[in-house]
Amino acid sequence: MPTTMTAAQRRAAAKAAYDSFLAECPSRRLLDRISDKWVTLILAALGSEAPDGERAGRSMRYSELSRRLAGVSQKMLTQTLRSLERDGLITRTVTPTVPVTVTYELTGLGLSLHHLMRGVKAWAEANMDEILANRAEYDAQPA
Amino acid sequence: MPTTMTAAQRRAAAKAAYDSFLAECPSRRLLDRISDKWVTLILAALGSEAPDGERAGRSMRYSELSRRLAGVSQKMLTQTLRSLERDGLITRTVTPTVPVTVTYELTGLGLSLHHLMRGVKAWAEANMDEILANRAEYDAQPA
DNA sequence: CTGTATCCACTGCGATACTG
DNA sequence: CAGTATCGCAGTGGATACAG
Repeated sequence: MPTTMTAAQRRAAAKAAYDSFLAECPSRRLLDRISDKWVTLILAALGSEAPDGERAGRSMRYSELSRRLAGVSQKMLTQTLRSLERDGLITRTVTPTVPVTVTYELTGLGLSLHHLMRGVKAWAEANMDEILANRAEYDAQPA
Repeated sequence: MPTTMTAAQRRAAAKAAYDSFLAECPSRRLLDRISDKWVTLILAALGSEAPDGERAGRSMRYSELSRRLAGVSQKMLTQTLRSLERDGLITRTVTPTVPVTVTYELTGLGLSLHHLMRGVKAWAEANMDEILANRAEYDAQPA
C-alpha cells in the first residue's frame, strides 16, 4: 500500500476492510467464485448488446445460454446460474407458459462485473497468438 | 481448413479468429487458466506499485510471494508461477547467490492482464458487503 | 423447456518428505 | 532459499436418468 494515500483513499480502505490476499477474508472466496470460466462466459453472454441495440445487457433463456456456451453441462450451467442469482448478479424470471419459460438477465451489480469480465475474455482472445508463441518458445528451451 | 469457404466465412474467421464461446477454441482453455484465484493474486502482487513508486510492477522473490498470498501451498504457487512464465506473463530470474535468489516480474503482456485482474480483485473487495446482503436475502426466501 | 437427483471417474490440491 | 517428488483424498464436474 502506498504511503502517499489521500484521505479519500484511506476512507475507502477503511470502509471496505476486505483484502483478498488474506486467506480468511470472505473476498478471497468471492474472488474464487467469480474467477470461473462459466461465470465469465455467462456474464459475457448476458451483457452482450441486445439485437435491438437499445439496452446494455439482454435477457436470455436457459436453452439460449446452453447453446451459446458450447459444451457446458446442464449441471454446471444451472449451478453457476444459481450461484450468480444468489449473489444478486443476475435475475431469474419464470413465465408460466406451457412449457415454462425462464429468462435470465443481468442486474446492475452483474453489469458492473460484466464490464470487467468482458475485458478478460477479450484479452484471452486477443492475446492467444502471442501466448501460443510464448509457449512454443518456452517448450523449445533445452532442459 | 476447407478450401470451399465463402468470402463471408473467410472474413468472419479473419476478424475474430478466437472465440471463447466455442468449446474447441484454444482461447477457451486460456480463459480457464487465467480465471484462477492464484493467477489473479499473483498478478495483483507483482503489478502493485513498487516501494519507490517509480515502476509499474515490482520484482518479488518466491518467499515474498508466498508470504503475500496467505495460505497458498508451495505446489500451487510454483505450479501457477511456471504456467505464467510459460505463457510469457512473468519472467523468472535466478541469481546465483548462496543460497540462490529467484525473482519474478511481470512482462508487458503480464502487465496488460494485471490491469484487468486488479479490477476484478478490487471489484470483489468493493462489492463484498452487497453480495453478502444479497445472499442473506436469497437464503431467507421461503422454499 | 427447465430443471433436479444420483452416481462416479477424474484430478486438483494439500500435506509431507526430500534436494541442489 | 526455492524448489521437486510422491501420496492420498475430497470435491469438481460429466453423464445419465427422471420430473414438474
